[in-house]
Amino acid sequence: MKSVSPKVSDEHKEQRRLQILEAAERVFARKGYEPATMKDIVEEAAMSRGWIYLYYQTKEEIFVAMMEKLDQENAVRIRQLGDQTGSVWKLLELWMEEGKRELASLSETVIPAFYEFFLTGWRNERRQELLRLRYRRSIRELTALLQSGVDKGEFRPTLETGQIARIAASQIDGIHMHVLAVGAEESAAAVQIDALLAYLGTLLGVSRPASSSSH
Amino acid sequence: MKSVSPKVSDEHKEQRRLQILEAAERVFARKGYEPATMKDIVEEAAMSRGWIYLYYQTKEEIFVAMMEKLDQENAVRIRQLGDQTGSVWKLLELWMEEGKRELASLSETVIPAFYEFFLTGWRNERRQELLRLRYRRSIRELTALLQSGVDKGEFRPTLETGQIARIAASQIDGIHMHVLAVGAEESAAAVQIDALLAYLGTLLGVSRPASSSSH
DNA sequence: TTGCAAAATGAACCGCGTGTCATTATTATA
DNA sequence: TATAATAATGACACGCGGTTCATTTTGCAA
Repeated sequence: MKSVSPKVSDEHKEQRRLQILEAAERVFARKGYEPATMKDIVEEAAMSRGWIYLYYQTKEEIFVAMMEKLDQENAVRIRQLGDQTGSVWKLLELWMEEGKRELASLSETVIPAFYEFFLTGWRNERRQELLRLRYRRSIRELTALLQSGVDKGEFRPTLETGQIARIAASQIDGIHMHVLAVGAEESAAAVQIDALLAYLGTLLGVSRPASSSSH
Repeated sequence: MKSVSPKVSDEHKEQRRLQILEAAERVFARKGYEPATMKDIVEEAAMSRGWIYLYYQTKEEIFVAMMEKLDQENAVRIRQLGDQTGSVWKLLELWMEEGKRELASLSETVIPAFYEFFLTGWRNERRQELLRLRYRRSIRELTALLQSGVDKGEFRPTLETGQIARIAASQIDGIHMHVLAVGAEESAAAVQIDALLAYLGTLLGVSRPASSSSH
């Protein structure tokens, strides 16, 4: 007794999930994590109240799924950026430039919701585990990138590459926080990123003078 | 027709407020901002449900009052620290050392609640104003401190002191965030603070070699 | 001791978000 | 066209935190 009627069940199911995650991204970007409700997401996705529970049980589940999706997309983008240049230092310059460009619209992305999600949830067992995983992955990837520069002879670091990665990561998160707090202008975020790049140049001991980032 | 009965109204009123704020500090340190409820605070303060509204209307009001109280206490402590030494650089060293010592217990203080309060509330008009005021004040004070070192001839900065203050502030907030995320060990927070001190030494162009912070 | 106003209480109400479930709509097959 | 399984709906009940307010308790003065 196979189904007597259903025409869609396989690809459509995935389609639905995508629909939910895309709606969720818009909602979380607009309202942040805590203030967003299942109702908001349901309405944004043009679904009905109960239907969404067939796919995701809680807001948290949706958020985590959305994060994974965005992480994958991000990984692709980073790899493309890496393909544009053979020099690790040049890649860092490009990355920082991109970071500066994104500052202005930071508050309209899901990034604030990310910070909110973890900062309000670090007492929660599940989230702490997730947070630790994400931290380790990002530090591992950044360390690997820096180390590849060392191996290629581009850098002569004065500090372990893992430490340098940690410093860069915390500085960037701090700058982001201050941008959210008072805006990119008042926090002088662009200047801070330029300073960070110069600082990284020192810590890494870049062999050749950094190409000026004028463009 | 003066009161026919009240024996306490003036100092006791202030006493009550203190009682509430101290209870609130314990609650916010234990649970963070959002998860804490008026009920928690009322119970911690050994008051009854409705009574607290005679003093504070909302949780937010209590939190802000508590912040102001802690800020005042903090200002006193910083001034004391400044009195211990005539050198601005030495003061920075002491401050960083103190910061390192506080890392271990960071998650048991109200500091996480501070971050939470602002990170979840930066879309709110009132909080944004408060946040901007606090940001400006802290940057102003730190800039003034650094500038006093310049004026005394201790420093020959390569960057505006205001910029250096902003960099230090965002780096410290970033380190704090990562400590809350994965702990002081995994984020190598102590090493990061040492590196920040050295970085500040470079940016400020300290005239004499920094005294090693061994003690 | 009595009266009265202020202090203090906590039951009850309100608004809101969540999650369920009885009901309705859709669609492919017989 | 009939029918049955599945897709989809949205009204409703529940829990929770915030807030109010009628009531009780307290303590001083008359």
